[in-house]
Amino acid sequence: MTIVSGIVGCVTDERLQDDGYVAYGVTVDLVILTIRAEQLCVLLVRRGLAPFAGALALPGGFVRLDETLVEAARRELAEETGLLLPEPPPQGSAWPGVHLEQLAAYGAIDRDPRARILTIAFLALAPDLPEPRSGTDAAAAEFVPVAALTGLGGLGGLAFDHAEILADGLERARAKLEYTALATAFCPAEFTVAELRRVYEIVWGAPLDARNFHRKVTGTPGFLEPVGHSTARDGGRPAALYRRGAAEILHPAMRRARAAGP
Amino acid sequence: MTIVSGIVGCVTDERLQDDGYVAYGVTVDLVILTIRAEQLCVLLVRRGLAPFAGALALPGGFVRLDETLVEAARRELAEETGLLLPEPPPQGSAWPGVHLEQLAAYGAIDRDPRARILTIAFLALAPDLPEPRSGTDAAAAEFVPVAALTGLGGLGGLAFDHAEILADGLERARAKLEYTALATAFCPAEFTVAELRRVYEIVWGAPLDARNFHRKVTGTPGFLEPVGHSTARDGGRPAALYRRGAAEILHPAMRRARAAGP
DNA sequence: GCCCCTTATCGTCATTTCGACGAGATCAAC
DNA sequence: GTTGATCTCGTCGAAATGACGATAAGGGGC
Repeated sequence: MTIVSGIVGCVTDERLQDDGYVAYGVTVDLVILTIRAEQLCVLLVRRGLAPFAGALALPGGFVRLDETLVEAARRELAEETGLLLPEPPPQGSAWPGVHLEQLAAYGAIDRDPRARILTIAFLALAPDLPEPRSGTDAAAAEFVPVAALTGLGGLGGLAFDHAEILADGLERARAKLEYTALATAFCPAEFTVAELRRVYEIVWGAPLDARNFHRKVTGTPGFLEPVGHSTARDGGRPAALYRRGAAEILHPAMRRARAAGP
Repeated sequence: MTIVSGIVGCVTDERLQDDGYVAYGVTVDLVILTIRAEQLCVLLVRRGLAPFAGALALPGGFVRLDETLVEAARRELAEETGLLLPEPPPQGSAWPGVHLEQLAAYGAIDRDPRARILTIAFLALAPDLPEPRSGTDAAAAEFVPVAALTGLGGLGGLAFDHAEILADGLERARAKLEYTALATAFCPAEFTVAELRRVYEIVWGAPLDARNFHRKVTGTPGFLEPVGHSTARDGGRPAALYRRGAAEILHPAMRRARAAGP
């Protein structure tokens, strides 16, 4: 049992000893979702260092002593995607265009073979981003279609417990589309109703009726704000452009298709 | 900058130095809610040690190296309430009668004046429990009506950032009553529809129509399973007894009164 | 210009759910 | 038996949903 010499932890209060204080490493890991080429994609890095060298993993890194968890997540997001987010708003979850929220903490004993390391996972939703630039500790970062991972029967092949984290992040995103206006985080500043509907269809993996969807989103006050007009991006009749409204939650909720309907 | 001598952390991999590894203290804190005497109550301890000696705080403690986060939360729950929970089921969130789930991680830099300490908060919902026994590090533990705390304008007076954690836990509990069958966690094994309705009314702080509530819960398949009959616990016509059903989520959701309805 | 194809938007209609409430059922207490 | 409480079943209109028809408004080929 040795303490690594480069440790930076600062513990000056001897009373901590009495409480059973032990030291942990703490990281943040990010589930960064976006939609590219009609597919839900997650940003993954190929690890250059052991453990799991060569395997795909969620981007992340250690939390510094002078930053909070959200700040660490924001820094990692910037490092991996080049996205420079403005100062965090009071509630820490509503940047224009990009959504960032805490997902959960993961603390299985052997989740990292090196030491007892805890990770706080964050979920980020973003519109189509420029090609990610290689981060410092990541050999390469790329957006991978989620379908290409789940096809192998349960997200196998990811480093650490990142398969579980990714599964939780996907479920959180899918669930939140139901009762929040979060789907707009996948869209650019101005978008059409059809583009928003494609977001739902891609994330949920099920088709939605265009007429009922249009009625729902335009009929919910505060969800969408009309702007001007759009060129026919898809060849048909031009569609009205909207900007995301002030509403954060949807009442009543949008409903995805039930598994076994009565 | 000194390292506390009693540290137990085990870090043997020198590669960690290159990644910016720093050591944190990690605790779990519990928001344990129950209903006593028609009031929503939270278990609080009065701290005997500095910092915040004498102040009220959520029960919690450091996570040991040989236990996961959920196990630490389960141990603290047992220490503070005397509740001995059976082995955790696969999903870790459905003990008979008691509900335990992770709430969030809190990592503000100065949340603990002694050192950089991270806490993972858990939310526990339980039926009326026996008087809590004094834990090891807690001078005294007692159930405090939530209304008595919020009356002072925002949960003031709790140690650390426990006011924020408690507020998040309350909001989580209130929200989850809407779309899950979680309210039964506040009830004993067998209960009447009216007792379940009282749970909703107490947690949400608003009255519900008894007829519509009855139609809703008995009409949702899998929510309740009938048993036999009950004595009139409340003086009126005897009510049928139910046991919690297999359904975990409610579709459509129960709805609490909106703030400003259209 | 004109037909055809594509997509957007509006409307219709039966079904389900919700909120508000009436009314009978069944106990204890007096 | 009457009163008073609570449980439980029903009714009715408003709102939301799901399925789908119908029209509006562009582009492309000829």
